[in-house]
Amino acid sequence: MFSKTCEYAIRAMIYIAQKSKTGNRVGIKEIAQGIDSPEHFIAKILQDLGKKDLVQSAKGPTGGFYHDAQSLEKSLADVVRAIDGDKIFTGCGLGLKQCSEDRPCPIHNQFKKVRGEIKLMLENAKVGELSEELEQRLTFLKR
Amino acid sequence: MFSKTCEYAIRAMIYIAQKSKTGNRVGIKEIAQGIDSPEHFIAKILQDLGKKDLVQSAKGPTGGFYHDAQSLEKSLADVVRAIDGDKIFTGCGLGLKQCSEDRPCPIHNQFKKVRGEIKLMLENAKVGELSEELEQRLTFLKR
DNA sequence: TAAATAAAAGACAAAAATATCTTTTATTTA
DNA sequence: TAAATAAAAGATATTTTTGTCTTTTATTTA
Ligand code: FES
Ligand code: FES
Repeated sequence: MFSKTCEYAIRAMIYIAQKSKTGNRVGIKEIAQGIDSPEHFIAKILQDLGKKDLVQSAKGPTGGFYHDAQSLEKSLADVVRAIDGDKIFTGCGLGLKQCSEDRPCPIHNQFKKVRGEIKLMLENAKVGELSEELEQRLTFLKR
Repeated sequence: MFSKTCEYAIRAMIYIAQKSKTGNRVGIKEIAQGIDSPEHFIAKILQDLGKKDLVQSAKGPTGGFYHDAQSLEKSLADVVRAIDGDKIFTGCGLGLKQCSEDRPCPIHNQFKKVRGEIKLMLENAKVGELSEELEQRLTFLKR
């Protein structure tokens, strides 16, 4: 569904959200450990998300990653779009160069429907909210 | 959503179905042309599908690929499972090693739902049926 | 101001996915 | 039976994704 990069990105975003609710910044090592991802890999991803202003960071001692109010309001759709682009939201399920009503592929109608539901699901899932269920240990970011 | 390999596989299956309804076998070149895929790549894929008995083939002049009655009854779910495995049907949306009710990821419930709909969509889509809409030029396999 | 800390940046490596090219095998037909 | 045809098989190449390692830059604190 999503690229590995995107999966790590989402998990990291929610992890950081949980930690930064209590005003804490969180280092790359702890994040990697907390979401079970390669350390340097998630570091790159967070750099990228940082440039796109989906996460905040500070260098030096006491530094680390955190979320401001705006970032906490971001949806998973925002994260997915930033990493994987919008192929999943608008692309053809059978890989035709363009999804189109005029020249639909054999599963266009059905696919369009689930594609829309995925979009809705991701748009309604806010990073900040998801981190609350995490805090309550109702959900988890690694197995 | 699906790998390129899987997209080509599905498109080829439907293309072959259409052609083999009229008793024709169809060569790899025509298939590649008809679904806009690399010739040698789709050849490999079809070899694979052949071994798994999702498509039939014959060598030599008048040879080519075709579908028997059983293959026409195959669903896209069968094709996807043969190529991409069942990750899409049972895997965790955020890439946790296992999807589980006991230790769900933050989008488990919502994801589970759409995952189920994808499964249903693919199980209800039979290769033979899809090829009929193709025949009527209501749907297309390339842009 | 020097040392320690932590992210940013850049270079490199491995693995997987995608794509191409060549040779072999089976089958048909002239 | 020889030539032609078409898939099967095998080898190789390219690109993308994923992962690792090293150096640099910014910041804090002693
Ligand atoms: S054309 Fe394939 S999903 Fe719309
Ligand atoms: S645990 Fe992630 S989808 Fe079920």
